[in-house]
This record gives sequence, C-alpha cells and structure tokens, in this order.
Amino acid sequence: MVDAAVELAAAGGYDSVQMRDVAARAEVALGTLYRHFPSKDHLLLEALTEQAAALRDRMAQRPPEGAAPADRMADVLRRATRALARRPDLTAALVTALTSPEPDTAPHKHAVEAVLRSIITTAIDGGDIADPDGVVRILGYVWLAVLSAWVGGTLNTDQMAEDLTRAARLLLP
Amino acid sequence: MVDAAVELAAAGGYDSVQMRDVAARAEVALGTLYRHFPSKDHLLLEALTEQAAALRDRMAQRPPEGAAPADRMADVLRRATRALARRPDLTAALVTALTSPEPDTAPHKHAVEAVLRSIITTAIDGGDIADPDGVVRILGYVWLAVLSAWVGGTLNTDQMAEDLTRAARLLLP
DNA sequence: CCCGAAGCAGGAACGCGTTCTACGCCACTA
DNA sequence: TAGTGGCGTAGAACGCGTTCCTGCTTCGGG
Repeated sequence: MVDAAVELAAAGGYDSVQMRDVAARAEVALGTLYRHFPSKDHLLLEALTEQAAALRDRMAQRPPEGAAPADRMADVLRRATRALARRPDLTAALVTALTSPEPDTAPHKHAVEAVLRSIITTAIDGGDIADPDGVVRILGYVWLAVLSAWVGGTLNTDQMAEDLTRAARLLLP
Repeated sequence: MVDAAVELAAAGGYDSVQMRDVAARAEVALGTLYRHFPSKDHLLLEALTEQAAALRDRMAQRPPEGAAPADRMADVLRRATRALARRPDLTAALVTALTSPEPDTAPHKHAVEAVLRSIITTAIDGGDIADPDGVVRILGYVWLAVLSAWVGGTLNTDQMAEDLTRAARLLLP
C-alpha cells in the first residue's frame, strides 16, 4: 500500500494520492487500507519515514566531506536537496503530509524529525560547538521550514539550497 | 466575512471555520464569500495578515527591551508567543492556513512573512551583526517551524518559547 | 424609461477523505 | 461439527470545500 501511495505521489503530488486509487492500485478494499493506516497522512508519513531512513543510510554509507562542521553540514544538505528535487512531486506530497496539522500524526512526525536530527548530529559531530543540541534543533527547524516553503511554492530549489547553507554557516564553525 | 471567520476560528480552530458557517454568520451567500475569497485559506490568510500587522504595531508602540539584540529578540518572541497562546484555537487555525500547500496563496504568505521579518529586523537592529539579512531569514524560518510544530501538537507552549529564545541566543550577540 | 452588466441569495451538485453496513472466508476451539 | 472472532471485499453514505445554476436586485448610460 505504501508503494502504491509512493507511485501515485511521484506522479502527481499530494492531490493525486487519492485513497480510492491507492486501494485499487494496491488491490485491496478501501476499508482494508483504512484498517492499516487510519488516515491519508499516516500513510504518507509511513512512506516519508522510509525515505528518511534511506537518506540516513546513504549518508552513513558515504559520509559527508569537509573539514569543518559547517562544510559537512552544507554537503549533507546539498545532497539531500538534490535527492529531493529529483522527484519533486513525491517530495511535495510527503512534506505536505508532514506539515499537516492532524494531532494524531505527532508520533510519526517525531520519528521523522528524529531521523533528520540524527543525520544532522552525525554530520556536525566532532567540531567545537558550544550548544550542539540547540544547533541541531534549530537546523532541523530550518530544514523543515525551508522544505515547506519550497513545497508551498514560495522558494525555488536554488533558494532552498542557499538558505540551508546560510543557516549552516551561521550556526556552525 | 473575515471577522466571522476569526470568531469561528477562535471558538474551535481550523475545522470549525466552515465556509457555510462563515457565510451564514457574515450574512452573505456562499457564492458571495467565494467571490471575495477564492478559498478558505485565502480567507484565513487575510485574517492572519491583519493579526500580524497588529502585532507589528504593538511592537512599534512599545519597543522590546534589552541591551543586546539577542535580548530584544527574545523579548519580542516572548511577547508574541504570549499573545498567540492567549487564543490558541485562533492561532492554530491561522497557522494551519499559513502552512497549507496551496500554491496560489503564495503572495499572501509572502506578505505575512515580510511582516514577521520586519518585526525581527526592527528588534535586532543596531547591533554588530555580520549577516543581518541571513539571520533574519533564519529566525523567520525557525519562528514558522516552531509555530507549526506547536499547532501540530509536537511542542507545547513552553518548549516553543524555549526553542525560540535558544535560536535567538545562538544567532545573535 | 429601458437595457445590459455586475453582484447577490439560495441552494443543488460534485469530489474526495472518511465512516459505516453487509457479507464472505478461514483458522481456531469446545 | 458447529460456532466464533478476525480480517477481507464491495460499496453506500456522510461531511465539507468548492463549483455551478437560477433567479432577483441595483445601477450607470442610451
């Protein structure tokens, strides 16, 4: 079912992920889909969790380059942005689910944010940073806000990358 | 119509702002409401623009206290957070509209963000800051992300205030 | 005075997320 | 062997954002 949702999202974004279509493509009944995922956003957040984990694994397999934490962080963000921009409709759908205000998706959101923070933490580890926890939290927020602005159409890919690097350079040595 | 929407939002949040109810309370027909505001989000963003302008005016009337930019910024964020937490359902509704992904609300979002950035700029003005524009942008992002996390239920009021002050102290002298 | 345009009221209709109903299939157990 | 509970299918039904239609009023220009 998650795969079906991802295919539809990659083809046309959030609105193209229609629960009836997901059910049909996954060859299950609508009720079955809802038995496993209590809402469309839960379904997409499940997909997002997988994507975030995959990103983390790629970063672990080929660690970011750069001597200073700011450089490594910029490298991470550059690579992540490139990966996300490769399938813009999918990214838009997943980020839309992430920023939806349904309170009962909070656990899933926490999980996704935890993965992002672990990526950030690994990237900036080892430098001389005063308040590493705080820096990680702030960078996580900026990452989310920039993604959501990109999805909302107020930022293009270049501006997104630029603002992210700027945040890294302002917060890290 | 905006007033009607604000009353409904203050009473029960985003979901309580139902277009039929707004139209009834404003004593117009549904079609009329849609003639003036092409979507529910446009309507709420109009309300948000007014609220943001009011916040800016209050800040201008009684400027933030503190010697260092970080202190003034923390003061601004503390006061703003307190004002927003006073009517949580209204804030949630407005922030929900702000983070909705409809691309045709981008101009409204830009307007709101411009107001927030002008508040930040005024607050931190006068200090010795290397990249003031960048700092303002990053603080704006953090503000939005924290608000949206608060609305989504992943952060409570205290955590929101704490993360905001932390960002101010990390980015400002 | 009359006409056409614009704006409004009232309400039906549509699309999609979500819920509900009715029923079938199958593993388990007394 | 008959009953039972869990999970599945098929599909109707509901709620709300949004669109559309039909008629009524108002008003500026011939």
